Amino acid sequence: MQVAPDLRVLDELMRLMRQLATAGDLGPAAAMALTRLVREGPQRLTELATGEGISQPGMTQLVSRLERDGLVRRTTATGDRRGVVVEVTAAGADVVAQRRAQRDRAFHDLLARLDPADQTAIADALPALARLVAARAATP
Amino acid sequence: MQVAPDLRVLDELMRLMRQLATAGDLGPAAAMALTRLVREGPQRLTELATGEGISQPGMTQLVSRLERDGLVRRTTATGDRRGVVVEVTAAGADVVAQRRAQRDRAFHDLLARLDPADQTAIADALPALARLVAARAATP
DNA sequence: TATTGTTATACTCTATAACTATA
DNA sequence: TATAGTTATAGAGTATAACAATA
Repeated sequence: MQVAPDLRVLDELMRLMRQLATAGDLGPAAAMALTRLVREGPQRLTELATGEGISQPGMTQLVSRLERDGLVRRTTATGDRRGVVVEVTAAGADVVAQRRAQRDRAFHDLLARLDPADQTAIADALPALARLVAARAATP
Repeated sequence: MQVAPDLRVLDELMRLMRQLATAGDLGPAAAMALTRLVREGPQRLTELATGEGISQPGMTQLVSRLERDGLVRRTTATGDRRGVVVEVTAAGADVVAQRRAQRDRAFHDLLARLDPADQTAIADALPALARLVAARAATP
């Protein structure tokens, strides 16, 4: 069995990740939801709330703010007039692309300052972390 | 030069980390500040605000909420009666210890479900990530 | 009756501007 | 005058409870 790793570094990493992308002046919740809509395409409001792990009323308000800022659009679901489908606008997609470029560039610049061994260690860990996250999703 | 790693996994990792510790029913900002006070000891309100990367008024309010909940205590700085020193109470230290134990246990359980190679990759990346975060702090 | 979404209300978290007390 | 902190105000982000519309 391995020694328990010191996870405090992950707190600092989270703070760092939040600061690397600033385009569109989005808060973390807005950025995450918008990114999901770009990645997964238009979807029901409830589906989006579940995916982001927030309540349905919380998502109603988040979508309202995004809509007010012109980043998403609400449409009525075909076949069920209760349903709301949320989709990204061109402006929204643009903001996501800019933020992703900002973050990739900033992260790359930080990586470049490390030893090659550290760079490799981090690159190798990302797929493993993806499987860790997936393991969590598999057992809610 | 390395290929740009896919950083989207770090978004999911952040969401995961927030959910692993629930003791004391603290929000993220309260948990981070309290943890810093345990790790670094009593300190000036301004110092705490700078360390956490939030404004002085923001920290005044955060400390007020923590004080209301009995997790920290305000004292007057010796030698400068304008200054406020914030320190953790026994209850506050207890909550931090419980949260850390919760998170370590949950993370360990998730790790245990991965291949040994993935476990090693993650353990090896943590010190490298610590240096990445330090590189950021070195150039504000 | 059950599902989808919104509205109402409250709390955390954060910022900027204006203020108070001390140095 | 400059520094340390607080108060006032506003907005994002989140929750639960109550409601409306549709299925």
